[in-house]
Amino acid sequence: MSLTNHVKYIKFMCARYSTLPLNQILQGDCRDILPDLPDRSVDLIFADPPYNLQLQQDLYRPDRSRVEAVNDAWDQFSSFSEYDEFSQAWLKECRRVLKDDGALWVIGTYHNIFRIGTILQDLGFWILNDVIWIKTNPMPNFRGVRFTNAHETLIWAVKSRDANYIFNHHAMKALNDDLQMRSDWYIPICSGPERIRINGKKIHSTQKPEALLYRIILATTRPGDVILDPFFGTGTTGAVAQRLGRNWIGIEQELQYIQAARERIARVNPAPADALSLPVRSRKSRLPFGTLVEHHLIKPGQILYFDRNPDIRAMVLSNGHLSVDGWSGSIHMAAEKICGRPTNGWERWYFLDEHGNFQPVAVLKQKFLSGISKEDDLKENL
Amino acid sequence: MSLTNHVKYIKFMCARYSTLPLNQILQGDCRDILPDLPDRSVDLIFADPPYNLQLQQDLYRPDRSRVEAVNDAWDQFSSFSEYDEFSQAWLKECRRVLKDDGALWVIGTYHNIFRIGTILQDLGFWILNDVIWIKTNPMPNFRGVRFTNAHETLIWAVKSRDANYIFNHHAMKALNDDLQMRSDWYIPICSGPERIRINGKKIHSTQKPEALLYRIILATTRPGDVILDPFFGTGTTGAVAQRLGRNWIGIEQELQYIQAARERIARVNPAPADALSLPVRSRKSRLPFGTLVEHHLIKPGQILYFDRNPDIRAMVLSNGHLSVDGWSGSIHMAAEKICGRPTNGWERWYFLDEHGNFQPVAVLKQKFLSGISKEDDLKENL
DNA sequence: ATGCTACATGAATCACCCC
DNA sequence: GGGGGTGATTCATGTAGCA
Repeated sequence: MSLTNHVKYIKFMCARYSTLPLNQILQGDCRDILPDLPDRSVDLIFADPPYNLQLQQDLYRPDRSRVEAVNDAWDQFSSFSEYDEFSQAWLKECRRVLKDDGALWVIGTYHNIFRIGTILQDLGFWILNDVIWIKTNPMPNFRGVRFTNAHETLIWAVKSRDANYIFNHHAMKALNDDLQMRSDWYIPICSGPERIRINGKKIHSTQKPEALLYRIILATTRPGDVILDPFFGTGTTGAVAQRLGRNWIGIEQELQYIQAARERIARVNPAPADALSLPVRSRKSRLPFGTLVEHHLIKPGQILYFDRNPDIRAMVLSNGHLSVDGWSGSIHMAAEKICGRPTNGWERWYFLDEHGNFQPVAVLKQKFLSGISKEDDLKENL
Repeated sequence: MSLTNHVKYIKFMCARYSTLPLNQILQGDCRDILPDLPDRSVDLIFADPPYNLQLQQDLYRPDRSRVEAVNDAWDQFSSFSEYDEFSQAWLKECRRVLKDDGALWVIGTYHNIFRIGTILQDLGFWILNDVIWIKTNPMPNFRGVRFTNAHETLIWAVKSRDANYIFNHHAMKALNDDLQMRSDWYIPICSGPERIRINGKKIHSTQKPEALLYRIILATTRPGDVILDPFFGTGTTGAVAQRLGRNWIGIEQELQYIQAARERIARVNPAPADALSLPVRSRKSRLPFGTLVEHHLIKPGQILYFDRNPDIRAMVLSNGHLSVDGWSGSIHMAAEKICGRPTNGWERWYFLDEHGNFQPVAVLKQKFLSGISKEDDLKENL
């Protein structure tokens, strides 16, 4: 299919059927291509826009070799206001294309990230974190006139303050040896076999490491989600999305990058599904306290003690409420009434077991839930 | 001298003789006080302005204790544009007061730093570095809904691109074990005896650590220079300046902070300071197992064998946990589950290499750590 | 003195479903 | 759309108390 026909096909599919050109690279300036994508259609956007580096002259190392600079045509802007206009244009379209609960990541350096952050806030985006990619092996400052610029900044934002965004907290915690993941990420720059080269010469001046995208995608998407990258380059986003069982859409101007990206992604094998479906803590395992009463795990009239304190008592009513000094309500409300703020009643109310030991009522919930799963097992085995 | 007379004296000295009120705290809003200082008169400005945090509700730790919020009157702004106006006002005056070869540091978080950076650039400042203060002991994200906000951002800027600014490269290199100082700084938050308290209660909600100012002042001033802090607070800038033999000028509104700062600075001996006496931590070298998964050294879905036993298997999940018979957890927990006591998972779990031989996963860790320190990476890549 | 445990706390934009 | 009910969630460090 010719390029022109390809573009026509994409536009046709999107406009007519509101379907998305999944797992494809669309050629062109993202300011021209984004308008063809439907409203509220993608789950995540990762953007690595031009940094507006404003390098003035060649830079030489102490051994007098020349540093290959980022002076591609796509990184030339004549002024801040021109850069701002450009940024507003693509960010506005990203906002339209993003689902209301979707999220946006943008990466940059001090040359451009302050302008990006300000524009994001002015467009109504709500910043969740700024994350620092700390390079374990940055290029030193050869002339010794500044601090080694050893990091880049990522902004993670959603469309509004009340967006119900995805954050796979437990996956992040697991990835970090069971400690909460922080806003400082230690990742080497892209080099070695991962760096795409032709005849030993790197074809993209700012190729991002796959490890960076791995963490972003694992943290803020689910398998099957659609990830859009409006500055696709050599397709790091697509390669990692493919590996993690996510769908992707890339937008890129340069044919050379597109070809390299297509070859690269074609070589990626997705991970097996059972390695991707992570044990997500279910939010829907809610069990009303009254169910325990119905199933005789706790009896109407039984006495519960707050925080193992034998003097703070409540009586279980037949409807599953607790009665405290004439007042009655749920285990949570009763606990809140005593400690003065919202709290989890399952962990605050204790009963005396057959040995005379205090046990939180949560153990009864556990007992009940495991009993149910045994029943299910029984049914399945029949 | 009464307060009014004191202000009159300052204005008189500045206006008439162009002398500076050195080593003094001027009381008032810096937007009112700065205009009294002469043009091009100070060498360095350090500013820790309000962050515009916009906290909405109380926050509780999992142990149900309440987090003391930053809800001081000085951090209340009704909108971004009001915050921008405020920032433009004081930054514009700072630009006027700063010598042409002087420098400016501003600290902030994602709530405000993008706006500050944009305004700086729009006023003509030239950014030299953004520096990341990485907190070794930040407050966690108690609800597990974002990444731990473990850093703050500093911007180091000069008045124009051709300013002949101070950077004590060799002092910085010496301070960093003879390695070039990078843009990521590892410094604990201000606590313990350094934190100023009255009756055990901190008097300023956002007191900065002296180690941070120590590095800034050592890097970008000379002895005898004049350092201005328009948001002086409890005087960290003054205390460190005094210790390092620099002159300082503080501007602060709150009388309580001023009094604490005066007492604090009076206790400082301007002795030759010992850099190593400051609690500056080096970067951690801990490597989570998940990092190897992120870097594709081990793949989701891959099978590991316990103690080379082909019958005791685990599958690597995409989050870096191991899955064993439906259970999942870290390599260490998985190993403990099997052998019954705490153990080092790195040495107990084996994979099959390309020759079909068992190799402990520790060899991958070694491979990763040696790979990122390769010299050619340093030289070849931006 | 030393070691151990318990407790306090820090610039934090900190939930979500269902009626 | 608002309000009430249910329940998920933390790390490093300094200090106090006690054996």
